[in-house]
Amino acid sequence: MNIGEIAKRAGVSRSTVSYALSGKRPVSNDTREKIQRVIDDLGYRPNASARALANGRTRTIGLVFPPAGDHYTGMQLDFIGSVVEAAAAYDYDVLLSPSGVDRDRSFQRLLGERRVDGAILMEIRLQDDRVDHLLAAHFPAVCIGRTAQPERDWWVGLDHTVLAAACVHHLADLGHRRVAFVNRPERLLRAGYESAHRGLDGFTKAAAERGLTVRTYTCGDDAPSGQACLERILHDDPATTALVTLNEAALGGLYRGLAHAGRHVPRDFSVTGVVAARWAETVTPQLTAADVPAAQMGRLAVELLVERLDQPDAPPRHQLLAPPISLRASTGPVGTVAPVSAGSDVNA
Amino acid sequence: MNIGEIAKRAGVSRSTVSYALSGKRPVSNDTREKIQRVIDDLGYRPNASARALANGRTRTIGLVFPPAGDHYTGMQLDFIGSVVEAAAAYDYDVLLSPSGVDRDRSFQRLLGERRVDGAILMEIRLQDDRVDHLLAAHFPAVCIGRTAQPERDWWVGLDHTVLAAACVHHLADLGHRRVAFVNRPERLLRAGYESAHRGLDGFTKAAAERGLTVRTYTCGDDAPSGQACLERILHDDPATTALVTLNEAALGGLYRGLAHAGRHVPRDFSVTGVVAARWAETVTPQLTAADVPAAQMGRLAVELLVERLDQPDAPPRHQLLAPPISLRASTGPVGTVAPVSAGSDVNA
DNA sequence: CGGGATGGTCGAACCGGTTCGACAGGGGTG
DNA sequence: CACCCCTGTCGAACCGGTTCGACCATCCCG
Repeated sequence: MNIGEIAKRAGVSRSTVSYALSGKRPVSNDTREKIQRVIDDLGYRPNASARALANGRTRTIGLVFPPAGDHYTGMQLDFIGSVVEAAAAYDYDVLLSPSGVDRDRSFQRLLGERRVDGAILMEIRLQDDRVDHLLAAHFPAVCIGRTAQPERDWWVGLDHTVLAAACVHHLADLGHRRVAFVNRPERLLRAGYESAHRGLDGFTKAAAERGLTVRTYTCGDDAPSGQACLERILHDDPATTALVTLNEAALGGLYRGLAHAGRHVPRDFSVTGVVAARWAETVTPQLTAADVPAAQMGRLAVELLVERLDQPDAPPRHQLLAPPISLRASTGPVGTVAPVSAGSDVNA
Repeated sequence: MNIGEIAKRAGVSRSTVSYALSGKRPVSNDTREKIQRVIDDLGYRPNASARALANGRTRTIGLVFPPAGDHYTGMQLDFIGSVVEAAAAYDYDVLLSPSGVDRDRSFQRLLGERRVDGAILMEIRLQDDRVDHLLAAHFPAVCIGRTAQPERDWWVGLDHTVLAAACVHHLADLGHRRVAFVNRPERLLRAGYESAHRGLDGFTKAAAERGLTVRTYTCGDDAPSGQACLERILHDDPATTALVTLNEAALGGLYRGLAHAGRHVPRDFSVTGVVAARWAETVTPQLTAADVPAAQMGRLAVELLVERLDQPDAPPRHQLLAPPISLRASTGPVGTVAPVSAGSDVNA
């Protein structure tokens, strides 16, 4: 069922069918209706590859996955979902590209083979060769996150510096003096992940400003690592009374570590950080945190990309978000007495 | 940089370049090397749309998203990640299609416009018109989950009946007599979600077999709903001592509800269910559960689909998995005394 | 009433690959 | 030596759309 078939049955030429469909040239009512009837009868839909070949637009955007690869956090899930939905609203499909496995190969697929009109990158690093590469190739891309040269690029990002600082101030206001910072995994920090770096930065500076005693940690993206990390924290400085985490996936483990150590949240120990709302609400007590507006960010990224695709030479645009801290139940004033060493409510 | 350009610079015809690349006809070593040099110099990559148009294969598979839409569970994330990676290994891209928003439209995009060679469907319902539709169209598809007529289709699925029954037996063996079942949301059950139905079935039958007193509930896919659900459970029958859940996203809320009610897990109350390992490990105490092998299922689905694409007329194949229960820390023998009405460790 | 817009349609070229048939030349076989 | 087969290459057709230029009617305006 190709356009030629439709043309034949409607008794017109192929170009007339095309114009009837696209509206790029006038077509009389009679013929348009005749064509439409045939199309409806046969359930005809124009072939996407042929169309893409002819006009150079695939109406597909590439969503480039984390270079991390081994697994995904809940935040990433929210990004993916919102990007897909926003793209659908603009009549774009989304092609997933795992930049983790074999970056060059999948980039070649996306760009070299022209599978997509533009790309959205996740998990940006401060020095990100993927971004440099796309920039050099003048390929339309939007980052979720900022590189170290944010002016060059199109992006939507979270102000992790401000967010981490806000967490520090919140804790300092509650009287906490010894605070730990739980970052993403060592490997990602080394690789230059922007959220990990800027978050650490914001934390460190704000803590210095408030004269806090701090220790910073990296922690694997899973619950067992979180638990282990918490044990290290209390081992290194048992007088720690609060922590700030950027590590969503470790959150459950951190809580477990606290429970095992007999520290009650928030009575003996306060926890806060930067986490998507959905995950902040799954732990008990619910996490007081700067909620990552993942859905909004995905939508914004698509909007920027579509805008860029529509006018290829527009100057870079960006959007920096800094959501406020949502007060829930995991932080409180520092206790006046030293924390008890073990609660009654601990598992064996 | 198209194939004609390469041909010109290498001093051969376009078809020779094509054959040098595909190997479908012999090409002399000399010319092959000459061509390869030009290709390397120019960084040429064949255009995917043109190729797809010419040979009818897009080398893309569609991943059809839940009809549920409003948000995604962790299990789905694992499916997506593993499907993308497995597909990459077979040199396929993955196109995401939100069947939730406007099912017909996105199906038309995938199938009618020939954007993909085949599809993987998630969140199958017992009567699933998407599956019927694909079957009628002879479109190569593989389901993650089973319809009510599993013989017709290609699928990889979890034996929720057996899994739910295993949970019941596990609890019964520990002496529990009054058990609640926490299912996916009402809406999904009504829509005929297979996991919800077969899970409920397995639970009910096994409970009858063991002579247990049970109540079954549906519960929204989020923590607050889980908490509310647990309150209902204890309100309806305060003597309940255990629950089985299929609802991963509600898990955190169920735990919170228990904590608020002063029921200690697993001393006063046992919790088990069917949940992906990663999420079973984030709660404290860690959940004893039948671990959903999401990564393996995604990989298997891709393998089946690739097989089906390679030989279009093969008879349906399927794979039914029933992972064993992983013993962690959330279940235990039923207490000999009635549970205390409130603990000392509850938040205000 | 002549001439220039305007509306409506067609044929042909093009996008960038793949593939088929044809053919030239060399080597082996009867 | 005639024949055939195989290797290596080319030109042309094709996949299914879009778009440009040309053409013929009308219609409006001066």
